[in-house]
Amino acid sequence: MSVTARERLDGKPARRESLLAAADLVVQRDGASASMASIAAEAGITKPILYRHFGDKRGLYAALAERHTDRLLDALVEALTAGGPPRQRVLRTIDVYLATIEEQPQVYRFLMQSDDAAPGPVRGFLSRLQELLAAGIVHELHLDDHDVRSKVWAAGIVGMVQVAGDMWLETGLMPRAELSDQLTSLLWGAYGAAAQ
Amino acid sequence: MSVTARERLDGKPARRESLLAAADLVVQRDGASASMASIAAEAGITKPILYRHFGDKRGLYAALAERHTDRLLDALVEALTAGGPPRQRVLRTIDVYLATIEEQPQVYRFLMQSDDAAPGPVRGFLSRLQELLAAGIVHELHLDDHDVRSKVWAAGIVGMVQVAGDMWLETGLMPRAELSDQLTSLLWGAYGAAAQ
DNA sequence: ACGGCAGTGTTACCGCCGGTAACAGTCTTC
DNA sequence: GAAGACTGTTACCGGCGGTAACACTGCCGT
Repeated sequence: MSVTARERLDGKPARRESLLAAADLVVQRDGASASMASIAAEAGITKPILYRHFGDKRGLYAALAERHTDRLLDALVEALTAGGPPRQRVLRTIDVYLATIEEQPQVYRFLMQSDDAAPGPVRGFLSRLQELLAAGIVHELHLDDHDVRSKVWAAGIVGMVQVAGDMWLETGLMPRAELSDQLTSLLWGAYGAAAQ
Repeated sequence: MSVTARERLDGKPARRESLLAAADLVVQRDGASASMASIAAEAGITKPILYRHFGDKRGLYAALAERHTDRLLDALVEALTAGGPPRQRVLRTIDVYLATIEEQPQVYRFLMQSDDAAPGPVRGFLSRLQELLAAGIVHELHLDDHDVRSKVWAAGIVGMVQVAGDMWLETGLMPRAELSDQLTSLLWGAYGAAAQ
């Protein structure tokens, strides 16, 4: 059992990384509908090798998504847990998110699209973000672990920022800083206050 | 020019309706990955007829989505514009949305998935909902037509309810009425208040 | 009565995709 | 030097979206 199924499936890490790099390139060029053959060609190999490394297309896309997801989640956690009053921390975190999707919109769209492409251990970006945020809220507000509010709030906040970010990417209505501010205000009840 | 391209593309309305009904059936059975051939088989015809009526797969899916979207948007507008204080109207609207996705989760998933499948005149469900809500906000709060807040708020609110609804559908954490209430509270600043 | 002709339907095909079987070279190991 | 693991290839499969080309049917003007 020294050679696990996982090791056999993954192959040497360096190789795997180079394949993922090629896949990344093609996905950013052709969008999320990039074909396995084109990815293999970009990597200078042929399809069966790709399949030996990642099992199937979902496996490859999941591995690809995991890299970016990890990076983005790390950045968000850092922004959220750094110092300052709550509202400032939330504002900063939203801004980090928006800055990321602004810099790499293709990557971001790919993450969203392949969100439900991984039914197994590696779940989608949104789900992971929700869980992380829910745990953070429980910790920060000293809620009970089973308080449903943490999950509702996490989902609501994630959705709010995500869809607003989508709209912003497409329309470019305003500077990023302003959107961050608006969203933070909205979360702090700006709509309710305006509507009474 | 008496026979427009649109009329030729659509064919007789009754026929079109029966095809859409068959497509609806198959999509609800096989999910959004239903093939054109299986839809044609369900309708008792063959593929080329389907293509003559809807152009391509995106056209068919867009037509299918439009029906459900229209119905749901009507229900939401009605809930939002009926009487009562603002917070009660928002609560009621969120509840109508959640009730709909609870009753027909497959339809709802289909709408979300095929949201960006229609680049032309018929846009996605989320976009239409955002626009509708933005217009409603402008009207209700007497904002300027170009006040960006209406769009940010609309996108944020739509995203908040959508993603939270997603999470709720998958986990079934709580009764619908409670989720509606929690989301309304969140929109009225519950998180900000709890975090100070 | 009959030749066009529009509409409705079919069969049979194309190219592309995800995925795989089967085979070929190479490098280590006993 | 043979056995076997590893790395790579070619050539295929079934299914998909989409289309060309052909058949049938009923109507219409002459």
